[in-house]
Amino acid sequence: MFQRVEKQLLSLLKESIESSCCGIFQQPAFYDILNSLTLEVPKEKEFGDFSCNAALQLASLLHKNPKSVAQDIVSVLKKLSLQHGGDAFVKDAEVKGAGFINIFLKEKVFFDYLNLINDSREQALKLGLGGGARVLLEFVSANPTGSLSVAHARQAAVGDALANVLAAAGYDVTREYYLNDEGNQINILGRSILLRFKELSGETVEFPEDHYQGAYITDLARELFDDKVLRLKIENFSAPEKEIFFSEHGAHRILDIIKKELDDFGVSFDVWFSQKELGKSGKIESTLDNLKKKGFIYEADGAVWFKSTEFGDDKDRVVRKSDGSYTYLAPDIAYHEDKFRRGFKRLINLWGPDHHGYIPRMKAAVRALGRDAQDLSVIIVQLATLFRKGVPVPMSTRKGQYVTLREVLAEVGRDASRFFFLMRKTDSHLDFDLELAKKQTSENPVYYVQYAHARISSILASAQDKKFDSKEPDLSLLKEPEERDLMKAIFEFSYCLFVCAKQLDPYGLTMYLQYLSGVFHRFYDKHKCLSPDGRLTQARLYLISAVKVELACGLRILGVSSPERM
RNA sequence: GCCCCCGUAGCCCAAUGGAUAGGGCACUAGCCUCCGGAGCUAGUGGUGCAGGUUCAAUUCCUGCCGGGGGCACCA
Repeated sequence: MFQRVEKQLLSLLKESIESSCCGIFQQPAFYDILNSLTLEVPKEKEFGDFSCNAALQLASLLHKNPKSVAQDIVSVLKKLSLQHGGDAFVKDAEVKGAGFINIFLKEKVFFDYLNLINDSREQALKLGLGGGARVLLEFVSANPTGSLSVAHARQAAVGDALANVLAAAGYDVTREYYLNDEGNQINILGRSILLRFKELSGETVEFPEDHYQGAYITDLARELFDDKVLRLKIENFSAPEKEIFFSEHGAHRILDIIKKELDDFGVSFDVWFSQKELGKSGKIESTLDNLKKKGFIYEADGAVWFKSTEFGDDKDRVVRKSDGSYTYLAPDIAYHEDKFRRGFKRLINLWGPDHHGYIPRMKAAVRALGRDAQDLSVIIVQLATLFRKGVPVPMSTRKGQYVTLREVLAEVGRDASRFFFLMRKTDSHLDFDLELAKKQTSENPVYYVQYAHARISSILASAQDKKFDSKEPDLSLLKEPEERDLMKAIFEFSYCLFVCAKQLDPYGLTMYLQYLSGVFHRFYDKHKCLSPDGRLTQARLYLISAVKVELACGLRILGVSSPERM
């Protein structure tokens, strides 16, 4: 709906510009401006529902001042929209400021939108942006060597919300977790558990510093130790068999823990992609062979290198170490080739900030595979710093002590934590105030938004008690400024969703929902929904139920509940 | 040393290159015979520094200053 209105307005504007700017059709710059024509939604409502800065750009080409250019365009635009009659959206257009063209929409546009939402609910809010294109969103992908940290928590919150945003924008999204279930870290995990197991058996062991120190390692060892049948079986294993057993068992058990943590957080995945399986499939070798044939692989200093400098990386990267084992890069290239082979045209990866240096070589790999660098988008999810009463919570990873997703969840709950992790741009640092997140007051944004939803639910419920007539509402009764503000805020939902999908960042929704809630609360304060005037009541209930649909939809996308009562 | 993020009011943050730089907290003064006061209204107060691009810079480019994070034949 929003898109349709915007599109029609743009073509109307183009037509107006073309017929009012004769004399410069030959200039390529003219077409550059015409083709990059955009509408913006002004911050100030006195500047209209949409505004356009074309006159400012065209002025120097025309050698005229921007205001008169804008005036010419506006007069044509008014004439054209008169010809279109009832089909036109434009109520009025005027020139303001340096030469902005401000367009005011007919109320009918808003009424149509209200009808649409009340008829088809969340369906009305979907966009056709993606056209059903298949997108693979890979996120979290933490090694199964311990509980998820706060950093993973933010990645999970962002990834899940982004997947929802893209789905609502019309993409076919697959959520995937890349599981590093073999390699050095897993071996260390296995040895860590084995050593604790030996300790329980009464052996004195030296526990290396680079091994996993957390108490959960001892817990896992104790689980095995306490199972007498299993203990006996383990004790009969050879040394290599023990190593393999403890690694596999540890990774398995910790993956269960991670899955449970994600489930409690409300985040689910469609695919758990195993690195071990990838290794077994022979795809790493075939991918490297493939790149070798293309001339992007060479040997030097006993190692095998990927010529990533060919694609703009700082230096070439090792894919196979001199000891014969692969670096992380080798399976990763194969993994991304596999993603493409599975039919995904667009790959999106959410990585932690420690991986940002890794982007150029991964992009290089994508290009070496014969794809476009744009086919892979990497989003760096910056760290969240937890604060308690204004003091940062220490997040040392030494001795395996770090703040976990589970702890945050236990302290502030799912709704507040999901919302808070999304309140800043994904690639910006985030200060997460635990005390604020726990507060059940208007200071806490998530309560502010949920309260609006609960309040509307309450009004609608008491309206049902009073049995208002259910005739088609007469929306033309909605004439108060607060009502128009609210209709416009409702109208902007799709615009917000569009921007989030385009920027691959769901954080804008947290902003928008606070804005929509604010406009609603102001309307509520000024006007009674349930008035003696039954027709007016009907129209206002219609209005706020549209707000309710959008709040619920927006919160659902963010992974936050929308309670009927609080 | 190199790379990423950030410098906006006492504090936390907004602002697809646009108009008078918005909101929240705190502070001050108001609003409950009334649909949920977990709400609303009003007031005080601001772009780190120096250049550049532009009709227009908080936004883009260069340099500097300050804060946070990261650099591997680890994953």
